[in-house]
Amino acid sequence: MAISEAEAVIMDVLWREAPRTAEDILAEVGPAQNWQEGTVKSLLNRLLRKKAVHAERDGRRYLYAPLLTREQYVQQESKGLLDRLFGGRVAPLVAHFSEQRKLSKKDIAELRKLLKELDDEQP
Amino acid sequence: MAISEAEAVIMDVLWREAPRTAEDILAEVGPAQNWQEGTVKSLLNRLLRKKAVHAERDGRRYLYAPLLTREQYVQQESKGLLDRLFGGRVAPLVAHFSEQRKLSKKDIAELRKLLKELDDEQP
DNA sequence: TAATGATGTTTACATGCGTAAATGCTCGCG
DNA sequence: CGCGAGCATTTACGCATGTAAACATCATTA
Repeated sequence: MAISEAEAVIMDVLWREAPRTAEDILAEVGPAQNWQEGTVKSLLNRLLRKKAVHAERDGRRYLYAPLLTREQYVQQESKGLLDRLFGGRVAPLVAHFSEQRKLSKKDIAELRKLLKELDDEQP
Repeated sequence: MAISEAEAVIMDVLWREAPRTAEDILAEVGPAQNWQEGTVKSLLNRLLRKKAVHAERDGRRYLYAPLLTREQYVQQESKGLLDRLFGGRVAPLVAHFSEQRKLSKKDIAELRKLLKELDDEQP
């Protein structure tokens, strides 16, 4: 089962720092997201069921930590999109953003650097 | 309201060629997707409600054509992912695929070409 | 010890999605 | 003219999601 968008918000908090209590998570995510305590608890439980996080008892509360890594998640998500929209190839995706003028100077510079590194890697 | 994945399959058919009848669409998509007639009709109706396609009567049947363009759709989808996963910036995304060794020779060549074109464009 | 507060667990409910069956409408044929 | 074939529209149903209220549990304190 896939991680939903709301669930991913919780994961994000845990990826930034873990383990964390539900209270911590609520504090960090509640205001921005306008979520109540119950909402966060529910999401945590669904993530537990999906084996995406692990909970360890710590006295009266639980400490939650991610099981699914951010890398894994990003991998799944971006591969899905890439396959669906760009035939699984990266260049067309970048071309798309390029056409939309969505490449910043910084992006371009970094891309250039990246390509150079690839050059050096396998001469 | 967003276009769902199943709906996007229908859009894909219409983007390839339009206008088309429901029958055409079923013929093209049914076998691969294992969808019945009713399924395609439902999806078409949801797309109508979402104003993503337009239907024009043609005798006893309808001809369906996309209103939402593929460009618009790709734009929405990829921007969503980019924002959620890579802080809205393209370079980190490419770096991600690079780390995963998901850049083909061809990708690299095309990226290089793309960057060169950007160079020439604004000297 | 009984009430209170802190936590977690269960249940709920509206909405959207995937999938399709049931129903409705209309045109041409017998 | 009434009927069936061909389409479209409505309704259905189970499951995921977003959001949260209700309920359960247990330690602490009055």
